[in-house]
Amino acid sequence: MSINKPQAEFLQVAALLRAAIADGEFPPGSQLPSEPELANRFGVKRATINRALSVLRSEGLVRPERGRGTTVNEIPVIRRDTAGRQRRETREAGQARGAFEAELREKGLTPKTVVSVSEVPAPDEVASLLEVNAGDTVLARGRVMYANDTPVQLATSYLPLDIAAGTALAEEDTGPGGAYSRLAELGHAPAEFNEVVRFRAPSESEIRDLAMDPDQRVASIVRTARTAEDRIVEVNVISLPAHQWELSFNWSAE
Amino acid sequence: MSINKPQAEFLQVAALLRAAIADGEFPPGSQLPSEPELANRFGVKRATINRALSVLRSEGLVRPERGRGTTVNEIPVIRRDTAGRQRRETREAGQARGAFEAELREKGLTPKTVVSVSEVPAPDEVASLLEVNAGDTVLARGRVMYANDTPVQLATSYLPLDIAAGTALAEEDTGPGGAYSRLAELGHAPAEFNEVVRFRAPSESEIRDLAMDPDQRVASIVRTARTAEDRIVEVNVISLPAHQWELSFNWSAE
DNA sequence: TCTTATTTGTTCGTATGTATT
DNA sequence: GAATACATACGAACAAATAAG
Repeated sequence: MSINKPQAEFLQVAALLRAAIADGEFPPGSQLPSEPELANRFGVKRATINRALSVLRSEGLVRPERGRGTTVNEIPVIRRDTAGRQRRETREAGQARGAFEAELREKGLTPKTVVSVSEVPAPDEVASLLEVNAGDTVLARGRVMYANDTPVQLATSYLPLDIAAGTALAEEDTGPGGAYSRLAELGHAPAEFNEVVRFRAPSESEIRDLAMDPDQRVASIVRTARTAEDRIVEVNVISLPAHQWELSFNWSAE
Repeated sequence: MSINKPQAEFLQVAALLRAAIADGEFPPGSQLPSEPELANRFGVKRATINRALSVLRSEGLVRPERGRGTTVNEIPVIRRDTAGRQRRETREAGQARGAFEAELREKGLTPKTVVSVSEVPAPDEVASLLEVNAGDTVLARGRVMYANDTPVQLATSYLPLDIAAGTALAEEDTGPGGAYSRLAELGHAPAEFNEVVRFRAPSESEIRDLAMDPDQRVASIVRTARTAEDRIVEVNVISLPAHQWELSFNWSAE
């Protein structure tokens, strides 16, 4: 386990620690030795250990906390099935928000969702997709989703007021089948969906609400639901800590 | 432009530089001032500038090079349309590998693809998907794709030898419509596709072949093509520098 | 070709701050 | 309050790659 020169020491230490965690020397939930101890073990300065740990932290592998020590993370990777979740039978089988909860229970995690509904000025990108003026008021259905009390997903669904105001869509509980079933009843059934996934640094609010580190990354998904008449009736902006999700897509050759 | 306490200095400097680049003070392709100059401008030590630049580098925004200085990157975000690219009309309209080249030309970039075909032992994950024994020989069709001579994508398509050996699939040029048209002619037409996307640190070979930095991230895509008889006849492993791509997916409510 | 200056990458040693125990 | 642990910053030094002469 000696330190060679060709690669930077902090990268070699990061690799050794990553291997030690994978080998089970430091199982999920356990504490790593303190930085001074690790510095002694690898024969480097504490600053180098600190930098190596920041590499593992950015990968979501460990969670260092001031005064407490460094813990090996436990949350496994959660799979998100993209195209399956909007099918009517899927929505109705699992009650509302069934897709997310099923994904978590599949991994042995306990899901929790907190919903908040409000009217807000439309963000620029949302306004142009919904074809309203920038800053016009729209309905925002925000959700924060947790796995074992760890926040793992933020989602905000934006709907135009001329469709949603005064309907069940403005209630916290949209009822059986969820928002898409209500849209259908109102004569705006979504027919086509699109999702665009981008990968970027977390915003201030994402760092706070998802308990993320600035050098971790979020997968940002913008989903649009379009009617047969080609009107976008919903824009859903979703943020996921990228290291704890995998995204699955299915389609047929037609 | 003053430095407050609540956030770390290197994060504040990173934010200021990010804003300066967005404002056009440092346009794409231009050089940033040297680290000592920036240290003077912001009133911090060079080590702090170096760390701030490493933040921007991990986001793919700048490219510091020893001895040369720090350049603002030019490659824009490339969109990848997931479900559209396997449709027969799409494949045949653009010749083989049309999807990738169309994506790049749309952004004003010049595409280039280098293909290599060989027989290799199947990696574990590939072997289990193709239902061959671990280490069994399979056909590997590797591709490295470039935009303006910058590598932007690695892809390796694995095919079982009992299907592909001695056919056009083992040639560098698979002919009109590409590999999926050949599979169809051989009686193994793909009917269903699945892609799983994960975000992770780059491997050593990805750092080398994609000219990536260790603290950047790759989007790793594993695509499987399945026949109507439910046999997986191709596994395609794709690596993208995550910061320069966006993934788009379309589907209908059916 | 060789030398020198410039520029970024990394490490060391030290010090201080902040949160937790 | 004291001890422990991680976060950050400073100042210095050297290495490695490049550019200029």
